Amino acid sequence: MDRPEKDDAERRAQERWLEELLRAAEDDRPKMTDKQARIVNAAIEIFAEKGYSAASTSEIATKAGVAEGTIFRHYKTKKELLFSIVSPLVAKLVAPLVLKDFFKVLEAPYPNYESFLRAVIRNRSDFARKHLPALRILLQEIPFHPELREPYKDLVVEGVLPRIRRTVERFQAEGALRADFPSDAVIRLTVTSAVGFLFVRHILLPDYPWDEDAETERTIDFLMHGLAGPRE
Amino acid sequence: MDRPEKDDAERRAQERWLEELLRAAEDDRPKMTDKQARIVNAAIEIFAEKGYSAASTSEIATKAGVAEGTIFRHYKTKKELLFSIVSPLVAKLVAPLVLKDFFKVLEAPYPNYESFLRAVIRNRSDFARKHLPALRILLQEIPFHPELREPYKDLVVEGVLPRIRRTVERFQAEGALRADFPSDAVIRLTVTSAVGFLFVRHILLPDYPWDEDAETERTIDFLMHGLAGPRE
Amino acid sequence: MDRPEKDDAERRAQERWLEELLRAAEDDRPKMTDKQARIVNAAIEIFAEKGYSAASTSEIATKAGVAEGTIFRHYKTKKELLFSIVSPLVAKLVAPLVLKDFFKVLEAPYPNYESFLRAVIRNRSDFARKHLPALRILLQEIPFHPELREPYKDLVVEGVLPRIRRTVERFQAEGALRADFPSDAVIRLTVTSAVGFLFVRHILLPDYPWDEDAETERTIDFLMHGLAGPRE
Amino acid sequence: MDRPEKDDAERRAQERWLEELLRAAEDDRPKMTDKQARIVNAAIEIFAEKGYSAASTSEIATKAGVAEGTIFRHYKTKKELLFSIVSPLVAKLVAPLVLKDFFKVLEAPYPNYESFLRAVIRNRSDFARKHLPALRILLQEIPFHPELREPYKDLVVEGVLPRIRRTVERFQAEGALRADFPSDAVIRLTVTSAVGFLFVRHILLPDYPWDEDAETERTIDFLMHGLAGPRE
DNA sequence: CATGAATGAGCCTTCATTCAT
DNA sequence: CATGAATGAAGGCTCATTCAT
Repeated sequence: MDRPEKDDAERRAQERWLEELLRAAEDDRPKMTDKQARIVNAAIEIFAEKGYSAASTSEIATKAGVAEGTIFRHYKTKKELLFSIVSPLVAKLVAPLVLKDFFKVLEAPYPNYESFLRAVIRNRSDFARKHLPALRILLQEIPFHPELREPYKDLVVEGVLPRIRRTVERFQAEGALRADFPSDAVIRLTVTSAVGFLFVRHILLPDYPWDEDAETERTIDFLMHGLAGPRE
Repeated sequence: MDRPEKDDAERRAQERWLEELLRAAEDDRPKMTDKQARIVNAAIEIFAEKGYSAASTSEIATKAGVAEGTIFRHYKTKKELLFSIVSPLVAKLVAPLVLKDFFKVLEAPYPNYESFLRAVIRNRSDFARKHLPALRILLQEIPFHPELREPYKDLVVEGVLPRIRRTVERFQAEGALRADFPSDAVIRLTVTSAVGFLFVRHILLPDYPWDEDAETERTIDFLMHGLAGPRE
Repeated sequence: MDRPEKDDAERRAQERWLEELLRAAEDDRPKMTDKQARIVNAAIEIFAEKGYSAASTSEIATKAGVAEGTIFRHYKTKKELLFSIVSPLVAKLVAPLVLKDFFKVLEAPYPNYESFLRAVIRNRSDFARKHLPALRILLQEIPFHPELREPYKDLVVEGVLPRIRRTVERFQAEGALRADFPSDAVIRLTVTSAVGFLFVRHILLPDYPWDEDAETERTIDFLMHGLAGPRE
Repeated sequence: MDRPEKDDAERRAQERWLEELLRAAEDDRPKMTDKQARIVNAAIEIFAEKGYSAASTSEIATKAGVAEGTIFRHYKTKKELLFSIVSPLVAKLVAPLVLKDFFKVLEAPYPNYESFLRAVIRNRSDFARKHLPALRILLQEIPFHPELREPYKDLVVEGVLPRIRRTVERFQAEGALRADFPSDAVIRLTVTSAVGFLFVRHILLPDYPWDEDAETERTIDFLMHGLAGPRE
């Protein structure tokens, strides 16, 4: 892992720029009244704790300190309340993938798959920390609500994936990534390792005494060695 | 990764022995009446499709072609029905970890972390294929039913983990695994990669045209390179 | 309460004869198989404990150590099981009242309302002791099952009551009972005191350390003084 | 039972005062919405008619003209609905017994067990008339719901009974009540006669053409003669 | 806007009863 | 005769949703 100091500086700049970019793609909640905010927070807590189906609007109302009717003044149905929590999250998760500039960093002059990973993992970790309970809900409910996936499916399959595939293949051609794996396998292993880290870090064992930076670096190092090119 | 032919033969023998061992740890369902089997199957289907809470016993009864009361003759509550599907699965998942012989393979003369991984991944993949729908349910419901985790928690944390940790550290000392990672990180990366593969393969994209053996080998190869020692 | 010795002897003979008469009116249970008997006993216990409606045939079957179906082989319905316990009891309770000889004792030459009371109270107390749990059930269920009362209503109102009324009026005319009360009031007070005693003795406070004979005598003494004639 | 006119006047005054006292101990139902009142009335009717266990909430709802859910908005469970009817009644029945002033009347200068009885019987008769259906339910259900008795048991056994016993014994010592009966027997006979009267009057034969005042007087007269002292 | 009483469909569960073995 | 699995109607209760205030 020897890299000249100068490049390092540039890399770091690039990483910062990408993280900025990702952060910018997330706009904050639209304005809500105080009551509405309390409803949403109560809903997040209770959906996360017992699951959407097992949560009752009356319990949410009680925890939010509002009347049951008030919930339905803001959200036509219980499902709409769920979606108001979870859809913007899906949107934000997908958002960076459709940004014009997102993959530009990968087209920069040096081999920087690593920088890219670092930026993405850090940003998603911040993201997870910030939206943890809602992410849990998303994770739980996405299998049961195709409406949450549907709008993004084509976008990802036809828009994002091919672009990633092409980028990976360029790295492989350049010798930065091993060429004996199909690009899909490289993507799978990358995503699995990164998401796996985030899942273990934030969902499975959030209370383990993580040294976050070190663990992030290890994950990247592991990935880079596992995928190091060329190997014929 | 050049290995002499002779060792290879022995490795394969060892792998087959371990797979055998794992398979043996799974005993089959106890005998049920025809009706009971139909109830369980219907329940698996519907729990998997809409989640435990959102599934109704009347729907299960209809799909099973029995009267609703019949369900409750066999299972005192809806929850007991869920557990009858899911607890044996948890048991079977944990079973190999407590087998005396399970880690013995790792104490054999040559560096065989790889063989161990291959045996385990293959076996778990077979397992996933066989119990797919029930595994989906398990995955969905385990966060909401501490009763499912509780009996195994101490066993894993105090019994299994230390043993794995020790084994990994021995590999590190022998130079078979990189020594610059804490053993916990090695374990995390291994498990994440393996489980991540199985999750993508069976749950996330079961319909992708997988070349299972090739992909298993790639996952192992990726892992072994990512974790190759020493690097002290 | 001074009475000549000779009369006393005769009174006692009379009382014994009446008690004999009353006892004879009670024939024992018809023959049952062992299982049937166990069912009936279990039913008595459970009906008494939780009431007919709240008792379940499955609980009865369990307690009786038979299959649920077995109950319905002997009794077409749950209600029939109840009635098999309770109707013969009503019949036995009413039986003495329709005996030709029952009131004959009252037509004997001396004032012997008292002897009559003593015989009846003693006999009913024995009866209560013997059939206590079933009596509890009867008491609880009779308001909800007109079928239990119906067959005896006319008999009592038209057959028994007038006869008692006539007898009481004869005692009043003879000066043995006070004449300033209508006969119905005398009957009410008599029955109330006697039944009240039996109720308190056996149902309300069965565990109080009763001196049964003394208390019986007190009840009779109280009644005789309260109703002593003439006073008009 | 000749008593001077003057004393009579005072006695009547005293009786009226006691009746007033008893009536005061009964506070009225707390305010309810119209719907709630209809639910309670329907419940009283149906519980009385078929017993608590055999009554169904859906039937109650129909008779009350409300949705079934409405019942459970006001009463968490069916049992709570029963208790809302029956517990205040038990409380009111016991209330006079714990009034400081209740037994004071018995300590007045003349022999007035009789006045006391008259006041109590009249008051309880009014009470019975007013709460008849609920009393029927109470009578039916009290054996099956220890929770109804429990709170009052110690109060009565340790607080009320000894006081009554002492009073009765004073009357016996003074020659107003017969001294050849244990005080417990005097109490039992008194209570049995009074309660027996009320039971026959209101529950068993409510449709008999009662001359209530006359019958009350007869009961008292009967009691006073049956218990007249001293008989050493 | 907010409320919360009211709704009634639907849930899990119990139960008396039937019937093939 | 006895069994006990199976039934399905009915029970108590919960819940998302509506609407008059």
